[in-house]
Amino acid sequence: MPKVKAFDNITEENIKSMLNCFKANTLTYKKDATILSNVANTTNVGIIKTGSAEIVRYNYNGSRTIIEILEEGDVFGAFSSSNTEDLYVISTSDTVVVIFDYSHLINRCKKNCPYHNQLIDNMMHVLSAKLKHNSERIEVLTKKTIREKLLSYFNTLSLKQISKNITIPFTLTDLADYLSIDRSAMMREIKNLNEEGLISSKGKKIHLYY
Amino acid sequence: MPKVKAFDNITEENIKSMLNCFKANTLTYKKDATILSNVANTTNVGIIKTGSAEIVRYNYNGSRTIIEILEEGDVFGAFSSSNTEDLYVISTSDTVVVIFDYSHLINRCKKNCPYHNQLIDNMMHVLSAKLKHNSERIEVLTKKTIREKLLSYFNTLSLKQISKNITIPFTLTDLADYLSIDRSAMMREIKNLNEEGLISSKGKKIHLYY
DNA sequence: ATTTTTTTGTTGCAACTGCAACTTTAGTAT
DNA sequence: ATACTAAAGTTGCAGTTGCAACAAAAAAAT
Repeated sequence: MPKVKAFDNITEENIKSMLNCFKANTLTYKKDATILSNVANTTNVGIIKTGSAEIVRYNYNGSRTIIEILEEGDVFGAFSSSNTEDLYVISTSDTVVVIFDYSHLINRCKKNCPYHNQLIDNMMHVLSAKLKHNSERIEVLTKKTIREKLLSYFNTLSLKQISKNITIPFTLTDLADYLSIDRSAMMREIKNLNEEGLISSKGKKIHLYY
Repeated sequence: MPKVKAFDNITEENIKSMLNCFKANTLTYKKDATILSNVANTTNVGIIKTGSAEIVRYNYNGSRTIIEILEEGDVFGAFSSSNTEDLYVISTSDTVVVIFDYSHLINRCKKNCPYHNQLIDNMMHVLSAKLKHNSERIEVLTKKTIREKLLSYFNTLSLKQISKNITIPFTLTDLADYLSIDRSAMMREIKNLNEEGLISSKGKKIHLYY
């Protein structure tokens, strides 16, 4: 399945007309800005037009957990976040997002815009891709040990990057927050994996021998 | 958002005609049967018509992890599972499922059946609900300690059951598999929570004091 | 009603992990 | 080029967790 984005196969003109119909706002954020807070209670849907962001939880002890990573074309907000916890959407680069109320998406408008069908088809693809991604995430998170989490994550990356030589797509500090493990304990385990010859790594560059 | 199921607002007759068009099979399984294996590589989409099931991973050491719980109207397979690991869909009660290839869903058929639109709308809702559920799951799994996982899970249940008196919807053994923690360690922590007065529980019945 | 199987509840112990507190290296900014 | 800041890399230690091996209770099967 090729990666489908929310606005694929819809002309710029139709996108404009649709966003107008949706009363959507296009907003620009600098790196490290808060795009959305209190995600749990929002009825807003956001789409990343350009840039990237992450959904994070700030833990009471000052640490943070990366709940999800958002890239171009990804959807966030009412449509896909749980209602239980207070999460934030933070830009990780300069980012342009489109935000509108989710009701516009699920209630086909009276004018019955033809491109609305296309949007919903796209949205189904986007949500489906997101689900796959979340499933992968759950698979990794359900691994019991740090070692298993790392090997499982590396393996997923290896499949995506189609190589035994992989590059972690963010800092190792972020990786620990993403796998929800202590950074120093993670570094220790990476060291062990190197010493035992399962991988050979330097920083974010890792070669898998398994 | 009310819970929408795949076939909502489509007449029995149209469902039949659509399933015919999709070359779908309706299959019946007894409790504990394998509905689908090698989920990672399937192009099949399944919908639970009646009954329930779970997506599980059997770990090399003989233990298992519950990746996802499926109920009536839920969708599984190509549309929502990761491609990285070998998972199984196992019925947890007598279950009827409809299975067809995912291509039928994403390519609107030539006849342009009116109910196909409705199905896709429904599907978007189902996927969205699934995403929310997965997000909740990720939130719980990213908690670092058993205590936090339990309290977070209980809290989610409390919101769903709209009460401080909650009932775990499956066995405690399954709960441990679902939270991906050791059962005996979980029991120990439940005991601690009781002794410290945060909860008062007997088996699956739990009262929350927090 | 009795047997069999599953689930719940416990505990000791070894291994793993988180935390704290650093040093070193790499990357940015002035 | 230099100063500053963020990330990577280390280590000791205490607390948490997984594992193994049970006993007791509950549920299911005959």
